[in-house]
Amino acid sequence: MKLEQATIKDIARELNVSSSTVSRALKDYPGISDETKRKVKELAEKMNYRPNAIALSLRKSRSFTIGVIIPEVVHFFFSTVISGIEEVAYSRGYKVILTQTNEMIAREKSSVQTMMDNQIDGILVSFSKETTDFDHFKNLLDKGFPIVFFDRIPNIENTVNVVVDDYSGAYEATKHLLQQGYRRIVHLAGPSNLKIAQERHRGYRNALQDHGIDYNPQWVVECTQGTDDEGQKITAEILRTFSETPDAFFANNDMAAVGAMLACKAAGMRVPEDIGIVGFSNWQFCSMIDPTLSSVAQPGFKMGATATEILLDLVEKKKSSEEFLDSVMLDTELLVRKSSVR
Amino acid sequence: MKLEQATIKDIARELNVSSSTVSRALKDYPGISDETKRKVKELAEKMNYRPNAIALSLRKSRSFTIGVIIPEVVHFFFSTVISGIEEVAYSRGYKVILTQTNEMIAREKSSVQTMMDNQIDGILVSFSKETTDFDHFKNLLDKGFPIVFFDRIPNIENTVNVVVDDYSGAYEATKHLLQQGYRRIVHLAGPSNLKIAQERHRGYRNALQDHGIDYNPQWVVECTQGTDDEGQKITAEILRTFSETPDAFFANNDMAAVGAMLACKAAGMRVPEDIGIVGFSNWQFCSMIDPTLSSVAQPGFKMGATATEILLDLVEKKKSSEEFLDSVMLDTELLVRKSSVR
DNA sequence: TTTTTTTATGCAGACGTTTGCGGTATCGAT
DNA sequence: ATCGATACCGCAAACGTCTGCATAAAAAAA
Repeated sequence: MKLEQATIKDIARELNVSSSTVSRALKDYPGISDETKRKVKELAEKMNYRPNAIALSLRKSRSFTIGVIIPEVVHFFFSTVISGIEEVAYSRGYKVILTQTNEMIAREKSSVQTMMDNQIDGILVSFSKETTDFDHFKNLLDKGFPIVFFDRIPNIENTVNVVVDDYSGAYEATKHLLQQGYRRIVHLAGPSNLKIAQERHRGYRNALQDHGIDYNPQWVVECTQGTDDEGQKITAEILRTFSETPDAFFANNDMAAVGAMLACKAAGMRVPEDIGIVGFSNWQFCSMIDPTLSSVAQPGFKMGATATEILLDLVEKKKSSEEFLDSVMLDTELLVRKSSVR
Repeated sequence: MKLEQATIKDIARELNVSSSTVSRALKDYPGISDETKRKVKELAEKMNYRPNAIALSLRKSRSFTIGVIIPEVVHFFFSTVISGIEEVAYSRGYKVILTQTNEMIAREKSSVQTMMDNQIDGILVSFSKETTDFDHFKNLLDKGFPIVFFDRIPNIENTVNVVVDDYSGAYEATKHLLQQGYRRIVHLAGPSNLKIAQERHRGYRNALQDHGIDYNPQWVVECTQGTDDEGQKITAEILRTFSETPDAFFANNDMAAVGAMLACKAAGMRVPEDIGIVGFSNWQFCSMIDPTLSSVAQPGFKMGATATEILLDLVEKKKSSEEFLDSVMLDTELLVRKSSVR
């Protein structure tokens, strides 16, 4: 698409000076007379001149663009993260190129490649559930390329990570259920290869133990999908087969929690009287369902914003990655609603 | 960031041939001996050569990138649209650069500019609520630059638009309420400068008239924000002040519908017995709240996918924009749930 | 052998910028 | 009059790729 945008050369030709002069005049370099500067700037304005970002990228080997790799766009938490990313990137003059992996490592790899081909300045990534081997990131990290991991972080050395405090979120949620008198708490867990799921699991477990309740691994059921359908099926199954009926569910995410709630209602149980339920992520619908769902809020926007600030500081070498090698951890907040208060 | 990626020049030097030869060999141009091609390709493979997309963009005046301008990322409908866009773009070898305007026209304009500076191949836009003047798009359209509008479409000539059939969605929703015996139906409308809001309003109005009910403009209340809070406040106000109490709400969006539902419950009314409610967009929570909320489903993913297919066909000149000047309209579907069935 | 054709490659310039290094006036000082 | 300074400005190369044109060598035709 040729849009015949005015270039520095056009201005130079018109004014009978060289492109170097125009370039310098536009940027107020020393050694250009005020008169020339004035004329150049006037004409540039008049011709609606805008620097060609592509040419700049080629020249400078950088693009003022960051890449975002995310499992799924249609996910409340991630969409808030994206929003935070976009906000900070925009305000600092960067563009955002976005890809979703749909949880497939093949797409993750090819996206990284494409981004590198485009001289991207840095990337923000929350990897796919399939990703267990991190060579495609390790390569870049070794060369000092700026990468910030958020939410889902890898198990390798020297990475810069931004996470929410999943552990204490889960701990608080479980503690809250215990304080409300629930004793037989099932944990609907996430995929066990994800650190966030591990942390939440650990929070659940420690809270139980700290309150003198035996931890029973059979009461931890993995929900790999994290959909309400899955949560519903699994919960129904649990209610049908467990010899001892649970009196509470702490779910790895809100969708699963809703599924559990629906299954419990369908089984004729009352929430919160018979069953307490707490979810994770604080999706918008938590305050809209009946009973309203208690949930652990993750600061998605803040996570996106923080990760981006850090990434751009690395890109611009305002800071070095050593300063961030301990994961940056953002506070979670347990929002107690009706589903867990009897 | 210098990542010393191998370039065509490196290959050329190593093999003692010119860069032209390497370039041609890699692309199987005629006039290169099989022997040379083999050697070039082998070395390219070995050196992990990847063409520099930026250099290509500069050379070809195009970037294999499309821009997406959207009011808000954190919005269920838009996130599904983005997903559809990303999916199609990826499969056709394009990158997506994303910006949200937060409903501000200033950001919309600056984003368009930035994208143009980056030799973007085309843009997909759903403009902000503030946007009433379309010069920043008109300019580009006049030069034949590919733009596809989706969801929110402008009131100017010769644009390519992808919309959902808001009119019949609203018509069906209203008809459904009437068939259920509701008679005093309030419409919680959207911002009247948005065509989608106008269309939904028109569907509501025509359905009433076709069923012999007088249309009363006072029963149409504008919700500019489209949040549940706003819906709740406005509904409470309506219940308090209207001399004749409504028996149903048809809302321009689900958030407002939920607000209405909460306000009605708070006022001691039963849904659906005393009040029928239908929303618009079919957010995920519709099936999770109590009672489940009837809503008009918009095919967001499909809209994103369709708009992108069309845009890329324009970019690649497989089709001309004349072929799409009538808006492409995607079907909506009324999903009847409990909130509107007595 | 000479000429023509074919085959295989290289040169150079372009895309739009930036920037190190020189170059040419101009001017004041010697 | 000569010499340095100083102030302005241009040349050219570079970023990595593509491509029209020329060219050289080899093969085929005369």
